[in-house]
Amino acid sequence: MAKKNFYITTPIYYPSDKLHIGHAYCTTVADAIARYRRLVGDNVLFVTGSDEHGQKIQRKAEENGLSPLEYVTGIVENFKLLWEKLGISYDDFIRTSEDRQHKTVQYFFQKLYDQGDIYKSVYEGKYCTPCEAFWLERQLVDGKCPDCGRPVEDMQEESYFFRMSAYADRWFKFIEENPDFIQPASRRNEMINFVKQGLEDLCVSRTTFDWGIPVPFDSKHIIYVWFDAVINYITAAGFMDDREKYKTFWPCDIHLVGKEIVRFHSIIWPVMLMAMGEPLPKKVYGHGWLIVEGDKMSKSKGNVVDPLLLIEEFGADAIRYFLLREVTLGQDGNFSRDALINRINADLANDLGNLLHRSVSMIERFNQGVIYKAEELTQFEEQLRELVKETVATYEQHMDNLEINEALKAVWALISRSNKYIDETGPWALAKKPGGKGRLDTVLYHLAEVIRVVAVLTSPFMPVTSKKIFDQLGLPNPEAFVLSDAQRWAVIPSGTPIAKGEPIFPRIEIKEDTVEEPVKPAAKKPAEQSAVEEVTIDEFARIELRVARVLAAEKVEKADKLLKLTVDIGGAERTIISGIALHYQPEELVGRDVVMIVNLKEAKIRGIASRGMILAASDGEGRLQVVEAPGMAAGSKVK
RNA sequence: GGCGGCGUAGCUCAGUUGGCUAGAGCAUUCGGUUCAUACCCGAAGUGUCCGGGGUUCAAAUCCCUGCGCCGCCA
Repeated sequence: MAKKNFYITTPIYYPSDKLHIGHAYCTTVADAIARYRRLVGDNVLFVTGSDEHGQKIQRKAEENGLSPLEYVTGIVENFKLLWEKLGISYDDFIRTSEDRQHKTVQYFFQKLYDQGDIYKSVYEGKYCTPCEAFWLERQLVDGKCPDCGRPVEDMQEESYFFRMSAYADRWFKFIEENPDFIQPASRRNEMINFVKQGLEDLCVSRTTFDWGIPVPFDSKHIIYVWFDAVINYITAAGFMDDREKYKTFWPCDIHLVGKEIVRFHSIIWPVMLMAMGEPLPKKVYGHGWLIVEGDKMSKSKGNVVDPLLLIEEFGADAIRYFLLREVTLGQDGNFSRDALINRINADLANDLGNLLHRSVSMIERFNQGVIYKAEELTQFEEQLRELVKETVATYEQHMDNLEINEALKAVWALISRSNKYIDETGPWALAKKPGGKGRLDTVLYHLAEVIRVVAVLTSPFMPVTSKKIFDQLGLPNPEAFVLSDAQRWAVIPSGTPIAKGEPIFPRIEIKEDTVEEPVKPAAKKPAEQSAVEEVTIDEFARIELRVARVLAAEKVEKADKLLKLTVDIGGAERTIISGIALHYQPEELVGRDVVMIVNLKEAKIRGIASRGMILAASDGEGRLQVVEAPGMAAGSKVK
């Protein structure tokens, strides 16, 4: 049978900042799907990348004294590092700054211009000079810039426009003929609703910055973000430079995207392709967001979770498992440290890890470390084998429907059944029983086989773990895991020596309250801020926060981290000790208006009475910044 | 404001076209087991299915309404 070709993409991420757990989630899902398709035997192209152009990047690069490309390259290296640590098996990493992308975008632009789908006109809007940003009337807040709140002025800019309006009917027709194009269905309905209000032409060029792809025939115009970004998907498929590859992989099977960009992928991008006469992707899947401790993740809330730290602490496979098992694709999912540890302990350590460990232990102890094939069957073996068959079938069905967490559920039901099987058959009793050898071998063989099947099935989700399992079972690691191995039974040759190892997932012991560090109140890593108890507004009100002006600051002798501050809290002076000396020189604090807890119980630090504590934000990676309220009168209440 | 969705056990959620005694996992309690990572197996639960009306022999499920939360509206 000819191999099926399968092309899946993640969004290309914007390298203005570090990637957070949400990006890791999306890419992990894509990776799991890509690995599953390879497991099934498909010929897979899995592409991720970076969306490097735009004004924001240009400005950040300038701030750092770098060229945009230099600036962005450093960040992209970090992207790749994260993907490596997370075990992402991408086939291609496309950067929009690459030549192949420039060529493709300009080709698109030129062709659409030549056929009249792109035209030059005037973009009218409100312009915020400090932000260098255009806004539409309806985006303004009280008539002012929604970003900075400053006044805006009328502005006109010559721009190129893409004639989207001409394609609404064709888009509807396409959606009707391809009801599964946008998933989940709720997103589809939103998009239909959106287009029903009519499609406007889209502004696709800007003249306010130059870090980007120029309009081929009008170089003072830069092709604007979405237009130049989405084209990456077709560039990476070889549209310009490898027609053979293009024919193989385009149209794309799945664009996996966050729900916030479904519109660009399910309306603008298909319409662009229609205009170009190219085939449309088969599916746009909008996944949900990760909610952190009940809150949307955002920089301003300071609850951004760094996936690299998590990987270091728990291992990539555990993180991958959590994301894939806990979250239903298409819905928002909850991320919390407690839930993560709970999953690791319950599912990975207790169920799977312990199943493997107790099985190889018994093979070692009762059978001198050798797996023997035997067939003294009872109803228990029959039931177990029956469930194996069912599990592989349900697994396939769920994976084909992108119900990854359901597929995992099915595998874990099998793991559970296997633990029960041990109880039912009692190998330790068989080992003592005269004449029990045949039964014992049978049971241990069935255990080894089930675990082998489990390792194959979980390989798209936990590739490193699958290999570890094979190692411990004494099986050679295959070049690539294949699903047909899970569909076959009795693969392990009789006489296979196992190689028992350490438990593959150690239990995570939850530490009781970490020791208080009065000097470094804000030094907890964001990832450790889980399990925070809720407080009422009244409880919060007991903490009196005030603006304090720093009058004097000096280092505390024989202490690297401590500063002694004298502050004015509105008519009264206080002396406090603060553990911020590594981050601030004493003199740069003087005159600042900081936020302070004034009713903190007095503490003696290095012999000095400290009455109060100033607030500081820290990210667990060594950065720290005191919380300020510049210009507020000393003593102002903060709440 | 317009359109759409959601509200089920302490927690996270499943409940297909109305037909159960309303379920699963985790957490909790109790019992068993000793191969195993205080693990595994078994048992026990607990529910105004958001509130109030209505349709029906029958409503978590359909209709109306109130409350709360969420999404989309370039």
